[in-house]
Formats: sequence, structure tokens, C-alpha cells
Amino acid sequence: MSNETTSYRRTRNDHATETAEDYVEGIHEVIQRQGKCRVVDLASLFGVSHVTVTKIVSRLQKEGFVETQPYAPITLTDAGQKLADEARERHEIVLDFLRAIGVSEQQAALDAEGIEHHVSPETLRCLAEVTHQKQKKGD
Amino acid sequence: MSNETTSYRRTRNDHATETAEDYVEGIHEVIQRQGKCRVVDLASLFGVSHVTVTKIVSRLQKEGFVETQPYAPITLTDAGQKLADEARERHEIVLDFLRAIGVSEQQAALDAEGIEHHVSPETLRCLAEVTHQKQKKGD
DNA sequence: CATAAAAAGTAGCCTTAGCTACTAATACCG
DNA sequence: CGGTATTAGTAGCTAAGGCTACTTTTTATG
Repeated sequence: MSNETTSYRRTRNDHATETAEDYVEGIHEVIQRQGKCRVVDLASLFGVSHVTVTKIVSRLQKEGFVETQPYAPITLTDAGQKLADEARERHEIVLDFLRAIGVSEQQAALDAEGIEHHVSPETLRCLAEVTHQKQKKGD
Repeated sequence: MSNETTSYRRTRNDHATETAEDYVEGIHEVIQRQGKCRVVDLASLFGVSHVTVTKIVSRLQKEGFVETQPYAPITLTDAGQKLADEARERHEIVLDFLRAIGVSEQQAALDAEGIEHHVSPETLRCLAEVTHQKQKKGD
């Protein structure tokens, strides 16, 4: 009912941003764990070929999120670090929420991946609130 | 910590399915409202050119979700109808959940669009449960 | 140090989703 | 009925994300 004209639209635009977020998040993670991040690490993390990673990384470099030189490890720029932090925060809020409402650890991890890119700040606050409430009355 | 190897992966595979779901859902909606669905209707619903719609619709036809003939309205096959119903159900559960936890109507509509494609059956059950609990103690 | 293995880059291909510009069919109206 | 909407199809382009196959660079090691 009413008019859908307001709701739809978006979806296909944000796709590049999602990839950027996944990659900077991944790069951050790998650096945390291994001190440095190389193309192969991302390839195995995301389950794609190293070629795909190379292309995406070079796009991210053009866009100012990462820094690389041929055959050298990948680092995040300030902008990239900021994006990674934001993405990671959102990721954690979603993941904590899913756990709090009783989703299994494994499924929560999977779903959080997909969901995190689609939650507005408003929704994020509401999710955190639910998590908080659930935790209060003994999870 | 632990191994991420299990969590990631997926994300980029399901993209075609997401589009299929959006389109069959849209087609269903338009047919409900207007009796029939034409290319222009979807173009305006999704905010893309009619050419983009034509191409996606013809892919969906190849995949067996829709039925069309040149210059004729678009209908759903049984498979398409089934997919649309499932998508709509998921959509509604997510939307009700977002409303129940206090997300504004407008934002809930937007976020539901993005989120619905990424919730597993397990998570969906948990969301419905939260909605139910919230509604019990006077929304 | 030389060579093999590992890592990264390059060429060239595919598919999806997007577009504009143009053509063709259908519908509507005077 | 004829002509202008409107609607749909076609050609041909772009960018992103994916691949294989091959080359080049770096690293490690006998």
C-alpha cells in the first residue's frame, strides 16, 4: 500500500563501497594478525584469485584508501583506516546483536558479513540497544 | 582471533540472486497494484533506465522466473512466484522487526531492502521472535 | 650463488548492471 | 485513419568483479 517510490532505490549503487569496506576491513585484520598484508592473504581471505585482488586493490589505491607499490605489502591510508574502523565497529555491533538474540556463532558470523553494509546509523543504534537489553536480563 | 577462514566468503556470489529477488518482488508488487507489469513500471520502481530492466528481465526469463513476449507485459512463472513470495515474507519479517525495535518507518523501509537478502532462515526466526517479544510488552 | 618456489603483475577474456542514442511497435486521440 | 505518445527493443559503450594463462620479481634454500 501507499507509495513505494520512497523506499526502493539504492541497492545497486553502494556496491563499490561495500567492496571497499570489505577490503579495508580485511586488510586491517590481516595486518593485526600477521604484521603485514599481501595480495595472497586477501585472495585466500576472500576466496578469489590474486588477480581479482590486485585489480580491486589498485582501484582502492586510486580512491585513496590503500597504499601499495609493486611487489610490496598493502597498507591503509588514513582514509582507509577510518573506513576500516567504521566498518569494523558496525560489524561488531551487528555480530553482537545476532549473538544476543540467539543466532548460532557460525551463522551469526556469516550473516553479519552480509548485513553490516546495509544498516543505517539509526538502525545500528537500535540494534545495540536490543543487545544491551538482552544482556541485562542474563543472556 | 581464531580462524576467519570459515566466516568470510559468499558476499559476491549471491549478487545475481539478489537482483532476481528484487525484480520478482517488484513485479509481484506492480501486478498487485496495477493488474499488469511492464518494463517502464520496473524502470521507475528501481530508478534505472528501461534498457537495464529489459536486459535483467530477459536474463530472468532465461533462468525461468518470468515470462514475456516482445511488447507484452511481464508475468511471473511458478518458480518466480515462489521466489517472490519467499522474498516478500523475508522482507516483511525484517521490516516488522525494524519497526518493532524503534527504527523510523522511512529508514526501516530503506534498510529492510538492503538487509533482507542477507538473513539466513535461522536469523529470520530469531528476528521474528524479537518482534514478537517486543509486541507483547506493548510496543 | 643459482635455482626453484612463492608472490605479484599483465594480457585478455567473461558476465552483470548501468548508460545513451536510435529504431520499432503499440496505443491513443483528434 | 493518421499521426503523435508511449513503450519496448537494439547497438554499442562503461565499470566492477571474476577468471586463466603467462611473465616477472622476490625470497628462500640446497
